[in-house]
Amino acid sequence: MISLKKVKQKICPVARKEMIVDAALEILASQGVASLTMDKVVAKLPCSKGTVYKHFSCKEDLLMGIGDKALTILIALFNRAVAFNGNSRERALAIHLSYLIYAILHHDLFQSVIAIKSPTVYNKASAEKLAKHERLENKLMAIMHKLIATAIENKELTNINKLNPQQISFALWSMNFGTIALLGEDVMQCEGRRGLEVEREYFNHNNILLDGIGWLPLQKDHDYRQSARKILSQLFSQEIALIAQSGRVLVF
Amino acid sequence: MISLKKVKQKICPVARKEMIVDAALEILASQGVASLTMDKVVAKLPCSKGTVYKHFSCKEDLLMGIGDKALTILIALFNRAVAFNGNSRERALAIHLSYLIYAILHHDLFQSVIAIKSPTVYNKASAEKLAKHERLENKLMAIMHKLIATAIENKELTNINKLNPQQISFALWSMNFGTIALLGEDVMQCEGRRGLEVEREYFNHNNILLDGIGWLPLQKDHDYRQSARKILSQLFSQEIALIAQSGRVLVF
DNA sequence: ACCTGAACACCGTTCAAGT
DNA sequence: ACCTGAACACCGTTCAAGT
Repeated sequence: MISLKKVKQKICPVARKEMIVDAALEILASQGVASLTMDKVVAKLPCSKGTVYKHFSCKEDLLMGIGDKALTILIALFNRAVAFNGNSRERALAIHLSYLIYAILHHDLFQSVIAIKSPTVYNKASAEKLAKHERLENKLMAIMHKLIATAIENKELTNINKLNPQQISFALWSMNFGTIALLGEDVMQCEGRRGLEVEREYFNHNNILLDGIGWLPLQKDHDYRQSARKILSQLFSQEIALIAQSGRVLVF
Repeated sequence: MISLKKVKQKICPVARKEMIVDAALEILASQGVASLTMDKVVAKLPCSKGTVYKHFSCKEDLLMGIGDKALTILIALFNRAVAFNGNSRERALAIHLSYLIYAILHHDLFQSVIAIKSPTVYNKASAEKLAKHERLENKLMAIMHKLIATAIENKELTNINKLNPQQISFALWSMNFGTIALLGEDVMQCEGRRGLEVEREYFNHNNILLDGIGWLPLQKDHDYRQSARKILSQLFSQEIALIAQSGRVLVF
């Protein structure tokens, strides 16, 4: 019998680590988080299971690697968004729109970051990978914290509840995350959700919440629908085009 | 060799179905959703795998059965909450507090309902079980819809955004769900979340949001902290005692 | 030293064999 | 007709054997 064994070959470890994450990402994108299998990852790779396990101590560790990639993409979007040329509330809206775009365009990555938050995953992953993920998450949140702190200083955010920037940032994140998690495409769409479109409700929730914390100008004094259109065309035309390719149009 | 085969025995199918769900529930409570295994369920049961599969076509179907139990508990809590003797915004607060209590007291059930919303589960479960689950979810949401519709009629909810009751109900649900999902006990608690307590932020978010949709009286005109205390002592003293048993105190 | 893949334990699901 | 549990396919993880 002819041996079909793969020939041993040394590759730069950093490059290989990236190859492994990329292979996992392909499976994630085409089959979803639940179908992500070490067997399938290895099948896409020019190396063996043992080698994959040298880079990632377990499946959960690999998921952390994917989550890091997700956060890196999101950080780039947030940074682009926060630079929008408008008032501070419009910049907050820009960040939120970038989060929605990310959730639609990379819904597999969005799912992977959710998965990471569950004990089954974070209890198994290595301390090193967990620390790295936390660093990235902090970097992401810092963008929002800074915008909020500045807005409070400039009296654009009246903050009637006297919450600190971290608390306000969390209120916004909870709302946005919850909306996408309950109305997103990967969620069971039962009768109770009929008539609700994630992008429209997301926009509504954003207005309600920013009014609720007293972020000026309030809805009644500003046309945020127009701001949203401006943000999308000025900052995210490329992403909107990609979303449009799947036959979907973002309307507010 | 002595045969250790279980002796065949007929049992009322309805009772057995409940026994199976209860066995699954025990595992869920002690080991979490991810550790729920058909093997473990069968081990707790006086019947075989084949019989379990006669009642539930697959693991996901069984999860739907658990989810139904979860919704039934939640519906009972909502009904108790909405009967609170106070203004309509206080009744909304009561419902939200009951949701938080449910998430803390039955966090395993909370997790199971989340799991059901993912495609891996709802795509595999039987149509019959899905329909039943949807019916229960509608029953749950109807409680909130009705309260909102009445509040709008009575001009207690000024609804400056002109959203329909379903949309408002979804805004509230998104916020509450998102807050628990991001700050709950089963979530990775990294540095960015330090200093945030789910019950305190949950209460803050609730106030911000209800102010945002103009549900009267606004925070500045009413002490909702006192309302919360009244609601908990009048309606949920039993649940609060159970939570206290695990060394936890709900403070607002 | 580094890499491979057979082997093991575990899990969901099926179905031939029992009563 | 109803129930059982061995058997199968699949998956995460390990490690003895190869180079």
